[in-house]
Amino acid sequence: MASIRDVAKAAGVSLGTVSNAINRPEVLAPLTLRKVQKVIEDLGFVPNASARNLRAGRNRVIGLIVPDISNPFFTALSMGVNDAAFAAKYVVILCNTDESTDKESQYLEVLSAQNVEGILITPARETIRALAQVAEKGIRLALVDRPALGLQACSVAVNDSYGGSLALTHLHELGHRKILLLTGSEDIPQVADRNTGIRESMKEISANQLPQITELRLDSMSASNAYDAMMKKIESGVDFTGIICGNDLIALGAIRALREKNIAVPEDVSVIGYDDIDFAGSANVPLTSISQPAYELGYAAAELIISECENPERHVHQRIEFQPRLVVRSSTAPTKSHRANLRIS
Amino acid sequence: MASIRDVAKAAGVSLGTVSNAINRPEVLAPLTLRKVQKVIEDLGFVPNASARNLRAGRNRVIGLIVPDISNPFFTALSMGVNDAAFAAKYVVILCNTDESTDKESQYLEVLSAQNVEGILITPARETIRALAQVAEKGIRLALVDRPALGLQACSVAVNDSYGGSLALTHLHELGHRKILLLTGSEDIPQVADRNTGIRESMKEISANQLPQITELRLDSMSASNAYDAMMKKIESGVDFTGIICGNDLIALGAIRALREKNIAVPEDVSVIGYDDIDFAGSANVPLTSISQPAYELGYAAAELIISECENPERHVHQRIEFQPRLVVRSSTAPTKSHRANLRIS
DNA sequence: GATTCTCCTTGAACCGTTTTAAGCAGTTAG
DNA sequence: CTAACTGCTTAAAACGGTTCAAGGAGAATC
Repeated sequence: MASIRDVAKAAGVSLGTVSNAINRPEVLAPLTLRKVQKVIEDLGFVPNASARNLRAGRNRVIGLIVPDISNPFFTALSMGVNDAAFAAKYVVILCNTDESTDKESQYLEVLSAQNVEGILITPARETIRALAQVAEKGIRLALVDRPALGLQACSVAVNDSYGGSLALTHLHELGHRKILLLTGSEDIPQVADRNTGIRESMKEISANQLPQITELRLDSMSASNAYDAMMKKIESGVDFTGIICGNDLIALGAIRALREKNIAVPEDVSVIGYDDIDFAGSANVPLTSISQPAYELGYAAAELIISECENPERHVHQRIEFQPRLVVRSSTAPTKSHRANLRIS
Repeated sequence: MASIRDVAKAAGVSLGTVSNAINRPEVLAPLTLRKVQKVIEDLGFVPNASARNLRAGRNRVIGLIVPDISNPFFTALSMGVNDAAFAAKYVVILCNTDESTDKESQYLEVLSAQNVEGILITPARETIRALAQVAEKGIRLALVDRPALGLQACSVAVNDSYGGSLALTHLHELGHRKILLLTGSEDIPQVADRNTGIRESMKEISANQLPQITELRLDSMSASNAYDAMMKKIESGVDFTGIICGNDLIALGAIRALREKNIAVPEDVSVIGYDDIDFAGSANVPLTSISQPAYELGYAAAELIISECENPERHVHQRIEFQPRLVVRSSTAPTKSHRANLRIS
């Protein structure tokens, strides 16, 4: 592979001139510039990124650490990150932790050894300590899909508590008073926050209308897991008219179980998902869901960290919060008694 | 950030000794080794990857270029790549081209500027030329989900032609004689190969049983697009009893359209998908599909390129071909006349 | 004609590692 | 007692760029 020295020799100029031709073409005499560029072209010269980074302390690489890339939400998020990075001529190293904090800290180490300029992370748990350590080493951090509470860093998040509240309020307004909460472990911050939102909005409801909530925790938030759990639940009795699901995959799994047991959705039971993944609208029963701007989340986060890299001294940490949005489709409907009430009034 | 010099000074040894402590601990006196390791620990020293790479010519980074990471097939594939890389202490830069050959060649350039040790790519089209250019620059290449025809490189692929043949044979054996092919552009090599496989297996069928095939090309292989196309198709008449879809998302979209028009799946029309994505089994009508080992594909490809990086001189290019597998679920069934025939015989 | 200014170009230092030949102190062999 | 060897450690030379102070050649000013 050709080095900058080869180019200099072939063009009959000095090292520095070639470097200038690449990085600050405006300081060169047009003639020299063209001469050097031609040689670069002819030799197919590509500057060595390591050497460049070593000297300049920059390498246009950022890291992205997510708990589960196969979850469409994170896939969309990562596309946002990728696109923003691409636009700024950055490149992203994708790290998937399978929700393991072990892998998370290993990746954190690998990324810091790689000297990435910044790290975007959706922590699997509230592991502020490990993050603080990384931040101390001088690596720029930004949190995605989590607020940077107690951390000196940028963050881009969705108001999860509000999302939970949206879901509950929707079902409540449709007359549902017995609600099943089909969700993941409370260890997952997003899950915990949504539950908080649900509890909060319960306080706004007058006592005689207060819904009764049953919780069912899944250890993995997948469709098949939700299907199994739901089948069991139904067999032990259907004491609910509405289900709030931790994500859309859970909702789809639950709906399949319901249909198999001849429980109609939404006539007998309403189901609301979370995330509004691409496929939600094309499902057999188009899914009512809480939409999160996953792509925008990723895009904004990447822009934030890149701007910090480009302009460290002028940068001030920001917290961006997106609002989730209720998307009503066909999987939720008023309860029978509610419809009757409406007819009377 | 601490450098190797700081460590050397603090430990009272020379630069080289610290380097040896990191890379060849066995050459040091145990006492010295422990002393240096302690200082490294205390200072939280992490070797600078750029400097290391500059000197050693290696950086433990590989690139992965895929046409559409939001397609669950490629998500699974990329997880395989990531896991294999992680196991070998490599790191992967993920590039998503949105099926654009433009973006593809831009990413190729970026990756070569980043000096990655190898590139894993699923070319969007048959762009052997651009790839050959990259290979000439001395960057190791491997093709994923495509055979490396005419290219000096490793490849890991699935026998797409056989996959197409599996789908057709399955429907044919169930008695289907009028088949709709609902697929993407023939520009996509995988699509073209599967169609070839379908044509090939037609030759094996005796003339009086020869199915009649109608093709319907979608410009985007998404569920919603398939739904729209299918609605239109149904309105202009249902002259088929079986549908072979380009992927599972298309199949799900098609099934939704069919159900909406009160055409029962699989009683009236059988539908077969492709890819066997995670969700295929949990769909409302569990999908018959052609399963491709996406994760394994990625894992094998990463292992291949990493072994080439670790041992360039001893490496010989390989072509690995996985075989697709028919997974029969509930979306396909014998035609009515076929069932009648079976009853007679 | 000397001085200052501009505009380009150059040479050298430096970034943080790895690697290699050379050095040094003890040991063993002759 | 010298020579060869062993086992560690060290100093210095890369690796391929960026950057910056300094230099040189013309043009403009006095």
